[in-house]
Amino acid sequence: MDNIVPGSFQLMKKINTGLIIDIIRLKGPISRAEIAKTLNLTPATVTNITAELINKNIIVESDLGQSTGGRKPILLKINAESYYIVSIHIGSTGIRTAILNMESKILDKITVKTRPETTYEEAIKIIKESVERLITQNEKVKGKLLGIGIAAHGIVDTEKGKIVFSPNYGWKDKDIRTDLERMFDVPAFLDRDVRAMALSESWYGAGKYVDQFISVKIGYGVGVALTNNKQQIRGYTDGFGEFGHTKIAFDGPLCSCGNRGCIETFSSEKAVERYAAELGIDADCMAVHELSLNGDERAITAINKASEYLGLAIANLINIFNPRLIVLGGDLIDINDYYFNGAVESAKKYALTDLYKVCEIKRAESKGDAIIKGAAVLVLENLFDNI
Amino acid sequence: MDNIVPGSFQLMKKINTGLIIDIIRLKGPISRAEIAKTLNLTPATVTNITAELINKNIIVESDLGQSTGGRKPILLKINAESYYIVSIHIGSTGIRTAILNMESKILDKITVKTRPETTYEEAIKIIKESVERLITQNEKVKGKLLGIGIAAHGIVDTEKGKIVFSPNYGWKDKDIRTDLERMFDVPAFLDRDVRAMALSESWYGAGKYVDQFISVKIGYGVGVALTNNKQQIRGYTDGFGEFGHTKIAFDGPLCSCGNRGCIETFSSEKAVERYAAELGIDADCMAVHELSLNGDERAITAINKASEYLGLAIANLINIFNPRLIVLGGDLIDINDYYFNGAVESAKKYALTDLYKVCEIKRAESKGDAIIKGAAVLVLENLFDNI
DNA sequence: GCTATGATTTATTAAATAAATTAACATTGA
DNA sequence: TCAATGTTAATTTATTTAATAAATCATAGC
Repeated sequence: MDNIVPGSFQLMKKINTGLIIDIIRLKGPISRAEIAKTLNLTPATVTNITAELINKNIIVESDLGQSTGGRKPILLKINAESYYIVSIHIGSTGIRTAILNMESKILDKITVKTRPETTYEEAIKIIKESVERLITQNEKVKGKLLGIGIAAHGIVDTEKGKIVFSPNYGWKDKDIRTDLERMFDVPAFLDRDVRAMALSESWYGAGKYVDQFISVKIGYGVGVALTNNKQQIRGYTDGFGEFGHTKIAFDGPLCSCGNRGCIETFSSEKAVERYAAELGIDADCMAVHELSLNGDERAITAINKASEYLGLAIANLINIFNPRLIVLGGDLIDINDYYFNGAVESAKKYALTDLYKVCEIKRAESKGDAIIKGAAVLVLENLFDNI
Repeated sequence: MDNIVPGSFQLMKKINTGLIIDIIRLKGPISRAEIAKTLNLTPATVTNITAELINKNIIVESDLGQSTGGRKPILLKINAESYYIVSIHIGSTGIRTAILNMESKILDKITVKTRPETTYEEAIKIIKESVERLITQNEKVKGKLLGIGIAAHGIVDTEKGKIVFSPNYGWKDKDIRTDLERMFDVPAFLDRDVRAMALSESWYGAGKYVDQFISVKIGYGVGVALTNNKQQIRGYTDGFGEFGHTKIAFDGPLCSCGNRGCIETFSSEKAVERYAAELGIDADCMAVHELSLNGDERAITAINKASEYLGLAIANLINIFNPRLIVLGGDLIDINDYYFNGAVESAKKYALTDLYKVCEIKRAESKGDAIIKGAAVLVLENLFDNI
């Protein structure tokens, strides 16, 4: 309840500027007249605000639109190449680094595999080399770097920009924001992977025109995000979404959290590997996926089993949140139909009918790139919020 | 994404008016100068807005405060007796009707028992007679009725003001808002019981100074509400919070929803009755409660068992939402310590430690009156939103 | 009397709306 | 074919709203 922002002229302008940027992002190229109509603003106000945005290089005038019996509309769009963003995804099996433009289009990217033993210092070195190579390979980026967006799995402290705990590598309390800001001399922003995914869907994917939706990221863990009016719901200590540790059984395999019955142990990629192992397949998740594609019955059974539980977990989300949309993301979900379809079917079975039938369940639109694009949005969000 | 409200002078004023009313509600009696300081508004703005509110009879000048070396501050407070509100709670075992003032203080109330066979028409008759008696008994209310707030269990359509489905009575699609508006010729507002409870806590209880909190109402069913910046999160079709039908087991007793494993079947008052029956006690929940107070071991065991599962369910909420506060309400929670304490203990056991330790779990402050007070807030909210 | 605090008044300012104006077209009819 | 007319888009100018800033009035303590 601190930081009270009362109504003021600045707030008024900020609201309208935000709305105008949003509509240009979502529906651009678009004319000033149409902006005015859809936002219930006067043409004069739109002219004034767009003039400032053009001045600040955020948007540009592009082509002329079709006339419908009068002057041709001048279409406005985001100035995609005014600045560039470096985006980093620290996943459990690799670090992906990319350069994106202002529309979060990926210009170039590098993926480096990691091992569970990879230290934080090694990871920083990987990032440094990747970014330097990307900048060298893309001349036009030089001197036009707007900022760095970082998405990491595990627990992060968004405000302080620290990785609190990274389960796959065992890193604790790493001040990655400061490290990268010093390295590249631009502002950096950190959030957890599932929230980056949610942001990407909210800005560019299925969540574009939806007030409220749920994102679920299934990897070795299972995390969720709730996006409400383009805002992430964060909880009290930034810990919203530890869905993988909610219980769907009174016993079960021991979870990393020390308890039993966690969703994570029944339905994650880790669970797929366990089920496969029980059936005699000693392989990682991607290998099980390959086998399932080749018709290996044991692999299919393992994946189906995990997807059944995942569906039950999704049903729980539907019953709690009554969402209009659930977006699923993660390596296996992205590419394996047994897993995705199985989960959807199972969700139908366990959710309340009235709530299930109004809820769309989709894959993340940009699939493997969703998180990297979302990390870029972390930077854009900050820019657009502070105009 | 319709109904876009751009920044405008009206919005600016509405924001500030809302902030000022809120602060007078929360911290009143309070002087204009202090309002200005806490809200970062200029004294002149506060003078202007408070003048209008005084003019509209929403607030009044009360006593003079202590001087700290200058002119004595004129304290402002809500005009508690300017209007009155009728509040109705349709619970599973009775209908409670009350008259409240503008501070949601209950002036008078009537409770009428119901049976599962009670028809909607009978219920409306009960309400009619109760309200008429309340008005007769409280002369000053005459002609000063602001509106009617209705809280009902089951599924409601807030926008249309309809009871969609009332599981305990079997009512379907009853247009209670229209019925009551015609009967008393004032506006009526409907919401589900747990949201009324959440509103009450948000305005007058533990949620007063908290940005975000969870409310859980345990009766024959289990519902939750998420309050975010004084706003209820409603989901897509107003169905947020069907927590009682989330699964915590792969089997279990058949639930009213047609599935097995629902929280409701393990931890609600209905579950307490079932566990008691299994131990040879054939009694309703309140009777089991009485027995437990008299030291009946079987009753205590039954309650403890339900509370253990309830705690697991609460742990799931903690893991998902990372709340700062969870408010528990419902007949048995209100009065039975085995149930409440057992649930808190069990939540500690099953929740992630980092998230549990920042979360307070409390009983609803106004206990049995929480819902009736919250129903009044439905009316107040509408008034304060439309000044 | 002086100084500090609370509340109000008056003047100013920011940023919206309203209305008029300019720009650039399409349509129509002689 | 092209001038007249009507439309739509964008901008300019005047006005309005509701904020802030600064001065003033009202009380108080010392």
